[in-house]
Amino acid sequence: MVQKVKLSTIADSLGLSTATVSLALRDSPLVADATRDRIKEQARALGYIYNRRAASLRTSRSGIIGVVVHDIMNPFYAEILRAIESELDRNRQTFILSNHYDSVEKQRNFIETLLQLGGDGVIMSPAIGTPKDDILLAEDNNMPAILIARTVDDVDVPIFRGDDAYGIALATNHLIGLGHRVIAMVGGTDQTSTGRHRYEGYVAALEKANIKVDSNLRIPGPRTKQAGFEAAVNFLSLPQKPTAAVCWNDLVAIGLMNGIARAGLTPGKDVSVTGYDDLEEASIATPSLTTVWNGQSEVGRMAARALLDKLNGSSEADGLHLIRPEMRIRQSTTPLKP
Amino acid sequence: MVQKVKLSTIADSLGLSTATVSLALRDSPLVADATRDRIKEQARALGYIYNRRAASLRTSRSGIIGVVVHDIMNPFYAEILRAIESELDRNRQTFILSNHYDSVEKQRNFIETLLQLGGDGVIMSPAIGTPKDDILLAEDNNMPAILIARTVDDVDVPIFRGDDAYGIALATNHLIGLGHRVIAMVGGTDQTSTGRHRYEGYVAALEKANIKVDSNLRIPGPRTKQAGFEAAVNFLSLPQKPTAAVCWNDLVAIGLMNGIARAGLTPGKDVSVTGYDDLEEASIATPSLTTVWNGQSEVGRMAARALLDKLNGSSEADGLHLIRPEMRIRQSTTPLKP
DNA sequence: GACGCACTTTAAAACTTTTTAATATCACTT
DNA sequence: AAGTGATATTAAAAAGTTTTAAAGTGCGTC
Repeated sequence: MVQKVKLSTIADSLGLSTATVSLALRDSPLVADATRDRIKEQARALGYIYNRRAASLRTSRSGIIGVVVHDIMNPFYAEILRAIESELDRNRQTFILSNHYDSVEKQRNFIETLLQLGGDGVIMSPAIGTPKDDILLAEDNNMPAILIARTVDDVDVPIFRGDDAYGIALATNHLIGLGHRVIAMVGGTDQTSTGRHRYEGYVAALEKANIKVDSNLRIPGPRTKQAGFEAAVNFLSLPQKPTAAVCWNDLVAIGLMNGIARAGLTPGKDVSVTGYDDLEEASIATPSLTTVWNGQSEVGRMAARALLDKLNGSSEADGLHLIRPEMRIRQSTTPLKP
Repeated sequence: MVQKVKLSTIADSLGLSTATVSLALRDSPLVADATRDRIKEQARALGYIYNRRAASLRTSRSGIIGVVVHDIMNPFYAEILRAIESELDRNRQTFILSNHYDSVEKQRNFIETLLQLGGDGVIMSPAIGTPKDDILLAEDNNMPAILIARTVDDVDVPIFRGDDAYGIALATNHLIGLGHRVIAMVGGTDQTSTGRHRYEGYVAALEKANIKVDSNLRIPGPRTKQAGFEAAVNFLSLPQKPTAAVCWNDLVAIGLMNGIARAGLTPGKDVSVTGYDDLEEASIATPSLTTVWNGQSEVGRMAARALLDKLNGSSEADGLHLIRPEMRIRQSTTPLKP
């Protein structure tokens, strides 16, 4: 269907040209104030709707920014997204959200769709195994990419993430400081850069304290509450009898605590548990969760800012930007019982 | 910047017209098979990217569908969104997501943006106080709207939601059946249609059992875990000493249970608690949560289906479609202690 | 009254695709 | 050799906006 009211409808009704109307609606100084007001009033009266597709055909700026992460319903990403949303909103950009569920193909489809729509840029937490080429697909077609939370090797774009090795070391050191010596690491995978960094941080902290690293204490798994819950069985039946667990994130930690409680033990007393991320939930869990704040809001805000700056031609923020995590000590960790 | 590779680039390189190329890429039977293959191969080789904005200018179908809910990070909506996503994905539609956080203005902005982008349709869980006109704004501009979870009065569009009155009555009856007589209702607001329906269901169940309704047992509040947690103090200090709580949703219920535990009581033993929605979390909470399944996945799937059907000109599904909730009995509710 | 100057407005091209009437091609038939 | 019919391809217009060189206007100056 053709558009009901278009520039020319307004122009005709006022005896002006579409050029004037276009300029007026964009607040161009080329149009006299009185004319502009008359035009805007008429546009409102007629119920005019700006046709962005026609405009972007001419301008090659669509005002669309794509954001793709593993799972938008995961509270970790949710907090990042909220920060991105508020930054983009402020700059009148529309954002298109998508999950890739770690499917490289789904992610590539998204990038392609975004290109077709003329997306101005993309912020992504790349799927496991993302090839360099998929990032380049965006970049080569003039759609700058910004990476968050995860890294892709050999790719020259801005990356914003928490310092995982440092953060996990914080948690591990905290437990070591409480006297724990048999500390398991629960949840997550080593297939992501994040996973490797975290494992490194855990190992480094143990080694610094002269504790032998036992790879059987690594219980990988999905990064969900459900997975943490299910991991409890495994955790409790380890022959090494761990007294503490460093969990991949708060979700896994809360799941694990639930699982431990279900088995009749008291998390925080019988077993110390740390989370990661400091989600809102961490403070209201029972017991409240000792965790590591991972700077989600900072990551989101800075990534959005960097993209907007890039679009406006200002500073290039290429390269890695690490946000420094902070310890949040609560009740789920206690000194080792003698 | 102008597009690197466009239809004419392909056409020129093969000595054909853009018309042929366009037809070929759309798999039109007007183009000979051999020509089509040659064209497609060349398109791939040149790295052609389809320009949807130019196309939609001509076709007035953008392939974009908007979805706006209160808060996409709320697991209740998250489950609906997942269902919508999978249905739309299957039909190669891009969807744009937004939160309105119950701001009518933010919601209207979203509708306007969607119109500007030429959105094909919109699925919305309307913000509190949404005026009829905002829905009509979409409809009048040829962008059909579908409502989920909440209702707007006097508006003639398809609505999909759970039967709240029936569902809450299920929960209330369950508690009454266990012997409870002083039953509080925790969380939520009466400003939404949902809120009113649920309160009606609660009242109706009590009255049917000849229990006097005491409006002081209604503790309204936000629909979050945090709010449930904080409501515990209020709940426990009510002079009527309620022995059970019907909660607005699972989040409030889990928060409330955490709050009750923090106060030294045992939820499920000392106080029975029901949730609503049956989120994944409900079954792994401790104690596991008795709740009401609210058909989120059905709501999402059916709403997406209805929109797609409408876009394809088939059946009109105007009017209210109620999904019937089901009881899920777990450990957070137990018979009243004598 | 010709000219310069500042300020507004316009005409026309451009952006890339789809659509459709018209033309071209070819193999057959008579 | 001309005509027919089927199939394949093209030319040109259309969608609604932005851009920019050019034209128009009004006013003061010499």
